[in-house]
Amino acid sequence: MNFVEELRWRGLLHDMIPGTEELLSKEKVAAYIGFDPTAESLHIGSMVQIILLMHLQRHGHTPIALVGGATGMIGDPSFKSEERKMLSEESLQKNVAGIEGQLRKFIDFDKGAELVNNYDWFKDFSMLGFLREVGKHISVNYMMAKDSVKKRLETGISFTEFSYQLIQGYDFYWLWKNKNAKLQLGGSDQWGNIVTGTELIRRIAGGEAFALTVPLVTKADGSKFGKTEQGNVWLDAKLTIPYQFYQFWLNTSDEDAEKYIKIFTFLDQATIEALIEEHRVNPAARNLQKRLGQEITVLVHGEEEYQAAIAATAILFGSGTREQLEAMSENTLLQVFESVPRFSVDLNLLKAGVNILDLLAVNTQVFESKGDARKMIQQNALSINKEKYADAAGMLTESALIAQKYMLIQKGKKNYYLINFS
RNA sequence: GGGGAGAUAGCCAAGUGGCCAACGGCAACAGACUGUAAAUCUGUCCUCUUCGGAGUUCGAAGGUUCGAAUCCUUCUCUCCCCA
Repeated sequence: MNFVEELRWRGLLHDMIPGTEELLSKEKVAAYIGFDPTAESLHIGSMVQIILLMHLQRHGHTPIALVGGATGMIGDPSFKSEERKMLSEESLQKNVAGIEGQLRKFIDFDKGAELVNNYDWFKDFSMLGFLREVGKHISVNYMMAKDSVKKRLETGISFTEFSYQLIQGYDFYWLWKNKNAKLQLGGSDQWGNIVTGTELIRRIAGGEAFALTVPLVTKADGSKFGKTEQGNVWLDAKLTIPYQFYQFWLNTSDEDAEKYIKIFTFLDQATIEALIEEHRVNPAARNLQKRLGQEITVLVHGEEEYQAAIAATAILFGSGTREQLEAMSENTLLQVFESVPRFSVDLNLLKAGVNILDLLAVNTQVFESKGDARKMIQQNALSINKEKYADAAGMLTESALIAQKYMLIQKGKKNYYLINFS
């Protein structure tokens, strides 16, 4: 099975320039994807792009990962309804460094693969030079006709953002010329920018280049993929702890799980089909979600963190009781809850007896305010140490402690917090 | 340049002097049911609260009034028609 066939059955193929498949089947190709340094870490939306490069490498082609140190200074207007805020150069540098570090975890840059930053070839490119060498080849009419900027032509777009596709187009030209990159990959929203690049390559050098895009990952219920109540799901363990990361995948709907297991894992077709079949017979077991969570958590955070995440899951969502919590050693307890958000509170506060509302809304931020806490408690949404707690006027003392120093707070069914008294 | 319509909470949207912290819908959060799912039902949903209330809202600033989302003045912005 070749690269394109692989993408096709996995549902990772959206569009290609004619000839792309032939090119990939007859030679080993260097192909690139750009990553925007909009944050210090990539999130699971970018995971699709990373996996694409990994597939590419597995099929013997050469991946080039580009971090947009230059393009990040401009801001991609594609399908955005508003002008973007410019990032400071300082945070941009931090973001570039963060993203480069993450990419190294997934792609083996020793085997001919490259990690580049377009700032390197733009930093000494003069404005006049750019206008004469690049701008002259592409007409404004051509640039305005793109779907990706159409909306913005009505509501307003700065010259800076409008020039974005030209900058990205030049990246492609530069990599084509200097790194022999004949193909650019990207999300379907990048089609317009990529094609500006192939056009530029043809007009400047009479060369031929290709494009391949992957579909946007969607959810069956129409809401945005990759978001939870807590916000984005990041690849950085400090921003989204592995337990929450695993939980995100475990919570995917049946319909989405069938789609995601093909996109986000490297399991072969027979294995995946068997898993889907099994899941359809017994959806309640959620083996599909569990396997999906396992594969991608191991890929992103490693086996150890995955084990910790399922251990925590088993305790938190299994038939855990206060007795079981009490029976755990402090070490086990800490390991299990390593990945649960935690707060530290002075033990003396508890010794003196503390009001439940104060503890959860003032001394810690489990709830936003005392009013919020009271309402939640009245709605029966609070558990302490796996036991429902319904008294909004209640006082807590040392008797509520586990292992003499911990208290496990549960807001609703899924939100856990550990308070550490010392 | 002339004429008209409009701006209400995260979004859509009702409200034209007191009964308005503002109908309804969506989204969100919680409860029940379940599989940590979907669908359904129930509750919450400006902020704080000792749950009695208190404070700040209806594009902005002034004004009228005992009382203004609602009336008047000026300003800002959006849309439509004509030129």
